[in-house]
Amino acid sequence: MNDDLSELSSSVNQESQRESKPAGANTTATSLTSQIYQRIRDMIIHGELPPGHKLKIENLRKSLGTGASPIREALSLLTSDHLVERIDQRGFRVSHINLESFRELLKTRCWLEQCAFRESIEHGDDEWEERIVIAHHRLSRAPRSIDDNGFRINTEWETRHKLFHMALLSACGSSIMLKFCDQLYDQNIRYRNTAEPTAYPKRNSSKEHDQLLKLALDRKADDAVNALEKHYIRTGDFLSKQIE
Amino acid sequence: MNDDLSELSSSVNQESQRESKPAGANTTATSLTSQIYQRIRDMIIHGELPPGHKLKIENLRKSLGTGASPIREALSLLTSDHLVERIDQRGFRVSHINLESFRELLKTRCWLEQCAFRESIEHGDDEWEERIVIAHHRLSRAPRSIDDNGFRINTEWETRHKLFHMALLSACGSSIMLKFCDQLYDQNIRYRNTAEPTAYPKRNSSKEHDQLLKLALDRKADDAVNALEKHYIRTGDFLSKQIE
DNA sequence: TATGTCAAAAAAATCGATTATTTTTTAAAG
DNA sequence: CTTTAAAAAATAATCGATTTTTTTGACATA
Repeated sequence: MNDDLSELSSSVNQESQRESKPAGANTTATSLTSQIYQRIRDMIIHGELPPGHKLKIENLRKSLGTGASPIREALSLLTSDHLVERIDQRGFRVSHINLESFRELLKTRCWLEQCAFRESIEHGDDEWEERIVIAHHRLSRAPRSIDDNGFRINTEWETRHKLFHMALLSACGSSIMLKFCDQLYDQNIRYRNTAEPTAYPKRNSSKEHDQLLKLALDRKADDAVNALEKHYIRTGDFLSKQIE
Repeated sequence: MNDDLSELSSSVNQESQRESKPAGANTTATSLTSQIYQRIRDMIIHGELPPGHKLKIENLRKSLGTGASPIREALSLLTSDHLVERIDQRGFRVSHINLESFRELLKTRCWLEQCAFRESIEHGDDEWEERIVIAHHRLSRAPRSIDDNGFRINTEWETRHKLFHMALLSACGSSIMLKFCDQLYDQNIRYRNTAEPTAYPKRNSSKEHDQLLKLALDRKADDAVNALEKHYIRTGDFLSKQIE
């Protein structure tokens, strides 16, 4: 019963002390709240805190070694990302997931990203082209799994994959839109990590990435947008099966 | 210097006591945090708290008669709606506005609402048709101004106007999308209320609403979506001039 | 005038304890 | 047995005070 973050050894406090040591470097002074926010966020996205998990203030307080206020604040902040649900008078829990809302998420992502991608292709300048080229290159250099036998996702690949996709959209001309896409991307990752983190499609997604880059550079908006949709539908179908 | 919510007479605490009196009715038990959230939210949207205004915990504490925790929590929650900005170690303030981000907002709204409207028109069922008919009717019955001479916006009209627009989108099949549109709508209202709350276009927007309804019912997706865009661009141009 | 330093004041962040609400348990009644 | 009621335990929400960090302003230096 006394689980929660019990798996974590180090308290946030210790970390903050460690961070404030190297006086010279401009260590971005972060509040306790922000550290906790980041920490819980990662754990939810990586599936360490499963959907529906009750986030009890008292447990968190103990495992993180802090007072209640920064925890409540961090959880309130996490609400924005739809990673945490808050119900008046009965606290916080990790957002639930289900097949239907996954489908909805996928659909919405397609709509928004198609729109943003098209805008980017139509308005993107030289800088944008260079951004997507370099993002693609970096992605291509990271192995997808850190384990050659079984599948164990490489965090670095995850990061670069997201950066590549966001780069494709980055010239859409609306930071609001980008923020939405970013949010939806992270929610999607959570589904992926929650479902079945070991089994993974052998499908060669890098081919698809190559194609996306090419179509974007050639300014073939319609084709590019279609390719993007297919890219998502395919991974989506795979995940749908996993979820239920 | 000691401004903030000083204009408000009643403390939130008193209100909560009043609410908990009528034992029988299922008075939705709201936490202090939620009440404060709602209150500050309204004040920001209605332009009573101007963009950029510093939200000092101590001042809010005094004017609302509560402790610091629920206030910080409410402000953290408001962050989700992009109505409040939070900077580590230096507190909260009402989000800034400027012409550029207004344009961005308008553009993004058009994208999302056009998409959602089209989906609604293509997939909406009988229930949806009835929803938009009734929402339109209600809107048509509310006067836009409560003052016949000068212009003073009628809150009821505001509410119904939003309900009508959201109803048009309500069959799009994605609650995420609806949430985004809702958020963007409120942000837009804030611009409207901030800019120049008295002067207002004599343009007869009710004609445009009639047309939107008709096109939606006739399932003329392309025309409807175009009409919606024009509807927004027009009000947008007007506001742009006001803002700067 | 511009720039830098330091101490005082203000404000933000956090803590530990208290209060209110919900959930669980226990026990009595049907 | 199941349902209901009251008591106990657990948890959420809130408060008031303390600690940290940032901001301000007076004074000194170039």
